[in-house]
Amino acid sequence: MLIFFNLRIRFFIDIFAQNKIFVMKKLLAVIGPTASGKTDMAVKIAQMLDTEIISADSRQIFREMTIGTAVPDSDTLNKVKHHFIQTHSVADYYNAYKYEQEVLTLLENDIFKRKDIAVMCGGSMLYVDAVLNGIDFAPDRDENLRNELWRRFEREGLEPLKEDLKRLDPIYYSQCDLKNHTRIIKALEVCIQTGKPYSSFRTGNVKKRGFEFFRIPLNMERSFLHQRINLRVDKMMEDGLLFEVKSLEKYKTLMPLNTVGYKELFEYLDGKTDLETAVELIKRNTRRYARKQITWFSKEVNNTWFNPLTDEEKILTEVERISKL
RNA sequence: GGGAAGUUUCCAGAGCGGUCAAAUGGGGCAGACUGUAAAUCUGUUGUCUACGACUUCGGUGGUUCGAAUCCAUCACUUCCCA
Repeated sequence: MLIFFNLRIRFFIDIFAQNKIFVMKKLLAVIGPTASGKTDMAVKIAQMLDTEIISADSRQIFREMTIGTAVPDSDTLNKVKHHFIQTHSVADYYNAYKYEQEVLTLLENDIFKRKDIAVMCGGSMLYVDAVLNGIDFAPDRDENLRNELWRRFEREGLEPLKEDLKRLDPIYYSQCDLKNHTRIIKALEVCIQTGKPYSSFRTGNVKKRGFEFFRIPLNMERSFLHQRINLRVDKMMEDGLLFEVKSLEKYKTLMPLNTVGYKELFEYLDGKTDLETAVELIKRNTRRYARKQITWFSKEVNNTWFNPLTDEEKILTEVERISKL
């Protein structure tokens, strides 16, 4: 009976699809570690599909940062319309939940009104995840409360904060990483600010989307990726990264500036290291970031990747296939 | 030519007779992850037939029940005086 019912549903969906009465919109997510060639590949894909790109990059979203975040050059931006590139300010509070909301609004109210398929491109793991799977609502941050908690942490250490969390939210206390002060503080922040346990906001539910999504995971041999990272960092320095960083000194305590390529050069400007060391650190930290991305994405992708340098045809064929589903 | 110091596991660098497969840091590798995530945190890092065994601390030879640790010698490195 149940099978029969399912078949009937299936049948109607097929009819709709064939007649183009009902077509599920699609989102193609080009993901992968930094410097793996996502931008170029996404542009090729978007051109082929005649559509637009949604950037999923938690740093390229800031208008004050350009060189160090490897924002696509104007030529590239002119080829295909990009969204969420340098649209926000480092001075404003932003997070993955806001990003999710903004992207969904843009897709539903704009892009999917005009196109059947869109391309997302970026390596910010949590941002990609927020769009594809959803992220729970959490209240906006209360700056004063946050500062107060951080001061307390610096003064008294983690233990008293842990005790508070245990009292205010025993459920989250039992689940969270008790060595990670950032998480403890965040949870306390929400508990105190809302009067409700942090865990009550954390459903962990995967949200249902009104579109289908597909991942195009890009990666290459580790040592080769490292070479590309090194070259790119050198190029950034040639392009004047140091000047950009210097111009952002007034923002240096803000979270968005706690970014590879910026934090190391602030250290240099403060006289804590020499320039050569700072540049080496940028390379190292970029390598680590890439490794972290690979770890995160490989779970979602079952550790199967496309190499953009050798598999371009394969990728485009796959994209074509998906677009015709 | 004379004198001083040194050579330790991927690197730096402790260890100075047994509790040493060897502190600590860095790097590497692996992992966690619901919020300013390019952040933050954790594990691991001689080999293996892996609650045990085996081979390591410049080379060689000694002393000792026992050496990375003491002695001799060779090699190399650095520094100081000429």
